[in-house]
Amino acid sequence: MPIAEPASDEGVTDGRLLRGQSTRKQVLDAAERLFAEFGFDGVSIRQIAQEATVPLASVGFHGGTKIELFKTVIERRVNEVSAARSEALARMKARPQPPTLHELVAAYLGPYLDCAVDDDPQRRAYARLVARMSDHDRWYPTVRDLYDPLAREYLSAIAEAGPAVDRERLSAAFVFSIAAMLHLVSTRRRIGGLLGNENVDRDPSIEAMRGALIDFCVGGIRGAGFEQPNDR
Amino acid sequence: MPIAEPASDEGVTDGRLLRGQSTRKQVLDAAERLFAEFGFDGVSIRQIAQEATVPLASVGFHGGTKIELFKTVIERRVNEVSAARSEALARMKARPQPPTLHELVAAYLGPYLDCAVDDDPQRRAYARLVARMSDHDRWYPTVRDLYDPLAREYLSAIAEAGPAVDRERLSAAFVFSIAAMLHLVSTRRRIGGLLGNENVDRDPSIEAMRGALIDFCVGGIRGAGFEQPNDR
DNA sequence: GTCTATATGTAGATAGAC
DNA sequence: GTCTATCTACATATAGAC
Repeated sequence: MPIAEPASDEGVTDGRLLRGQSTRKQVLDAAERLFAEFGFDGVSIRQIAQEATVPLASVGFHGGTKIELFKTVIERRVNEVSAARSEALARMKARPQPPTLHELVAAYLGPYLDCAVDDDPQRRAYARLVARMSDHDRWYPTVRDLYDPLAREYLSAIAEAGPAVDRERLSAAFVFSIAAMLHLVSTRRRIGGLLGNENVDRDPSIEAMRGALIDFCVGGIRGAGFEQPNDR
Repeated sequence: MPIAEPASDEGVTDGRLLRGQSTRKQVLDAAERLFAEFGFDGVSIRQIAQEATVPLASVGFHGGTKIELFKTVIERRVNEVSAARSEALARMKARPQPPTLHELVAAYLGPYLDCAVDDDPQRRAYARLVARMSDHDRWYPTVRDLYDPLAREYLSAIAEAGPAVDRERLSAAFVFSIAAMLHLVSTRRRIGGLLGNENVDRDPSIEAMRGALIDFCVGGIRGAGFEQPNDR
């Protein structure tokens, strides 16, 4: 099963390669949008071909099997988020003062939220796609390989900045924070729904909830320690 | 499309009705297990029939269309969780002392976590199924109808017991708490993975993480208010 | 209520002409 | 690199004999 690599630069600009690159991008973009909205099993390769306005066979040619296409879409942008997180962590570590818990949480959640509210709808689709796959054991091996190494670095930094607590509870609190972040990107409908806005279609925006999310996660990580009394 | 109702009591115990009830239960149980593990789009009616060891047509007869079957499975147990939550809230309200935030969070999360660790694997499957569908706008109308009315009552009680904060932030904090709860039931792999236990298959149990989850949510809801400084 | 048989459409994947 | 045509398997759903 031949999967097209990013067309090799043979010094050729004869239109074939250019068209190939363009088709490949159309396929990956369409897959990104559809997987984000309907999930892996909710999308057919035929739908992707139609969305990309390319023939069915082009999806297979540029994307390989369905599962290979999915992983390619996920991997394509991973560095856009990870680079921002990594640089922010490096900057904080290079300072004289150690980073605070609030700074660390904001630095980890921020780049992903930025992606989720980007002007480019294609990047927004990627954020929703990541949210959609992060809840299932099925995709954990992929999530682990792509996102866990950097998450471990943040966890270590949080352990120094956060409350005294055993490592497993802290890891859980960090994962709960990520779950809240992903949920916010997946859907805001319930936040409005619980307020009685069911008939209204205006859900709160991600941007409006960013501060609430970060404060929630910081408070939660603090709460996972033993600093505050468990009131009764 | 005829969907079998819970067999009417015509004073008959001639074996047909008994067998029908048994077949119906087998179909719903098999659907519950498979939907929980693979999601709505990841399961075929043929798989359900095979898992239930009934002929293909029996699934349609007892469950209707695929989507009707899914909703039936969801609705079947909703009261098992909601009744426990509702009774706990009523007990707290009947007391002289008002409930604390910690009590309210524990009372809301507890019955669902109990379901997720029940001795009956069928109830555990239900808990995972609920976790799996709660992240997607697609199923929000169903979630809203079944779970939001009681969640609103809890939100009101939390508003009285929790920090002074605008209602939308508080609703967000409660929804984040629910997201963390659902994530814990969906998967614990990442909690262990971030600790470097990747090669180990032993993830922390839900029961072991129950306290960490509740403390995280209580701290998070407090943090969503303005009680604690945002350190810098 | 049960179950075989089947109607009707779609799935993922690829061969082979251009 | 593109795209038509097609292979094989599987999907949902139901008719109709028992």
